Amino acid sequence: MTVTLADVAARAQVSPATVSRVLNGNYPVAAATRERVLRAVDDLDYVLNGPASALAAATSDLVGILVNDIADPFFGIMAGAAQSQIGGTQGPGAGRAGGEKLAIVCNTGGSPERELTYLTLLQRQRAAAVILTGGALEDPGHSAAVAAKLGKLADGGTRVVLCGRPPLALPEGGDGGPVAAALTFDNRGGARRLTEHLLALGHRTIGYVAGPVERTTTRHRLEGHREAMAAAGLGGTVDALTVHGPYDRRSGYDATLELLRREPGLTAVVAANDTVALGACAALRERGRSIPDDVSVAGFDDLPFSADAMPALTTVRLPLYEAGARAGRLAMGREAVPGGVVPVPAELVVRGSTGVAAVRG
Amino acid sequence: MTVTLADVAARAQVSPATVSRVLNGNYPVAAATRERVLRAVDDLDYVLNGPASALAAATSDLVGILVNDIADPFFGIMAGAAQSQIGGTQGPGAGRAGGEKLAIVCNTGGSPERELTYLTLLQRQRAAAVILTGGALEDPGHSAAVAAKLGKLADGGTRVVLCGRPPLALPEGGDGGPVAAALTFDNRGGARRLTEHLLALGHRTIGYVAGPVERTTTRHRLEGHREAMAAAGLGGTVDALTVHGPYDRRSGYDATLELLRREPGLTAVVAANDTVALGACAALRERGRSIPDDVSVAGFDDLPFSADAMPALTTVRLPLYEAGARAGRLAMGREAVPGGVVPVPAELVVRGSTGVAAVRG
DNA sequence: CTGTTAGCGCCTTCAT
DNA sequence: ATGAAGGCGCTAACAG
Repeated sequence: MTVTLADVAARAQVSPATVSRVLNGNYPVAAATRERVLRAVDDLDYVLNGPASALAAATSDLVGILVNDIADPFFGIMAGAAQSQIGGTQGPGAGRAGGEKLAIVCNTGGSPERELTYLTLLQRQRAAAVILTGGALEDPGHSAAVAAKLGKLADGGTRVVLCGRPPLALPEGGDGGPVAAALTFDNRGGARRLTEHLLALGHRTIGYVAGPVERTTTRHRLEGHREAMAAAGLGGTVDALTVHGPYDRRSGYDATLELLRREPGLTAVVAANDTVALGACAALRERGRSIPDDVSVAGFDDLPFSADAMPALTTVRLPLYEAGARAGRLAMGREAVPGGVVPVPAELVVRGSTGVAAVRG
Repeated sequence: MTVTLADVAARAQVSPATVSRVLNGNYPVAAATRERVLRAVDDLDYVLNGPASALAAATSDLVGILVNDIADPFFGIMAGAAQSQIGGTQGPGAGRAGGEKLAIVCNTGGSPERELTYLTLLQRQRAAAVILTGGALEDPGHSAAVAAKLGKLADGGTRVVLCGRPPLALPEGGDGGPVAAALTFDNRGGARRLTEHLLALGHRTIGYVAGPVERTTTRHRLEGHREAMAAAGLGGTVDALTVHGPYDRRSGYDATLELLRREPGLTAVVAANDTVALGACAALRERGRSIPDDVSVAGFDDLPFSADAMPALTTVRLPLYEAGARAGRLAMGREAVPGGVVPVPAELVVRGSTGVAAVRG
């Protein structure tokens, strides 16, 4: 029924082992023989049986990429970049080449259970590598579970790469632990510079729309903001002007309305990310505040649409594509990092949505 | 070294066959025995070997989702919705449940070669199902290659579902062919209604920023536009005011500048999708045209950010989430479609970016 | 450079 | 309801 390696071998008049060797390309085979085998493969329309191959070789060509929200370009950009370094790139003849890997992205939706489930599924598939993107939940129990899982994955030969997620807090204070490499975004520094920018423009009453609680990204960005405010002697006002919510437009809208209620004299709103910032803009406009004349607004990430908002969003640029691509290379073992940790810079991008603080009436 | 089924069997004092049966749950096992086995699984921290299982059973639990651009929310939303119906949803205990599938999204980047490569990789993995999302390339050679590949996948037991891609043109005029189900978006009808809306507002000189050539989505949307224009006796002007480009912001920007050059008296621009429309807005503003007073702009898809643009975008809403979820269910075989084809409606959404045509000076 | 020989870990009839 | 045994298709030592 389905054609196997043996069929190809028979047609090419060689042994199955030889066919395997030309297909995997990691062993010398005479050019003429290879030629014959390849022709037989084409004639028979043979397709390698992945599971059988994975079983025998005890490794598979799957690379998992975990994302919190696949509908969010923040993750889409990183995942796409990583995938570009991993699979489907070989051009003609691909599909049987040796280095060919299958990058698969798994959407956890931010749910800790699903994150663990996917990790198990990937472990079950004996994945060659796993890339975890974006912030992590800061629940001790879950962190421990993830760390344990990653440890097992690593033991099984799976390379683990973190992209935009802080290195694991290892209880036993060892080396990098199971993680081959971690790309850490400078969320704290970026957030600090962003708020400093606002302070320099004269803002003193600054609202902060934070991300979901107990997430590393949320905490780091908030800490950066707090640092800047504290340095300006405004540390005491932060808590009262901070509202938490998910990383979506709706959250920015709702939270901004709430901030306006708490402090009508607000002259600036800093959002957890660009999407949230857009929601904030909508709320402000609805309340008759013009941007940036009455209220300045800033986001984070510098997603593609941010430059197109009206006015264009002041934000902090994270090189998501570059980071994702690097993570992909790291996962493929095509690059190594001595220390294990790669800092990814965050750059302040000033655009039209922020301006000098309005004079308080 | 790594714990296997046999280890679990030994610890539970049963035969490997029994362990396999409780794990797969598709065979009666005494409650007490099952209990014992499950405990052994936990004690030993056993994880099923996916490849071995797939090899023996000749099926795998992988479901592939092909997308053209993972960084585009259009695809992210569909993929996320499909994935929500497929895997990682079982909650606690998941990871060994029977119905558990691993949804993996593969990013083709719109490249035909990569599309084929991924299809081969999926075939190699003996995927349980494959979902192809978004428009297809209209190259005869490639279409035939894809159709052939899908036929082989179907022969191998893989369920094939199309979401937002027209049903395959089958040369042999058979039934649905290898495709289990096809969700087809009403791109043509939606585009027609959109242009009719503009015509009703008095617009006569309408520029069209189309998507990449030779793509079904591009063609259908353009045809809908052309239909409406023709019905208004304006069919002759379409070609001269149509510019093609990729589905990104930059394309909308460049194409709009080009349209303005060709016809400075333009009163409306219809874009291939919302992202492109944003680029068109940027170009218009840069040229001093206000929206919608001088020029109306419309998009397509109704992505989340469209409601937040300034002014909010008039567009055509496609129920992407619902369609993706349905595709996921279809792929899981949890739902069947008699005819094989499911039409997905497209709804005109009028917002602030379109208004009555400016009086020509 | 190529063939031979064993498994890889699991599922699945067949018995019992 | 459970056990025994064969084989899924491929790879990886070893020989030669």
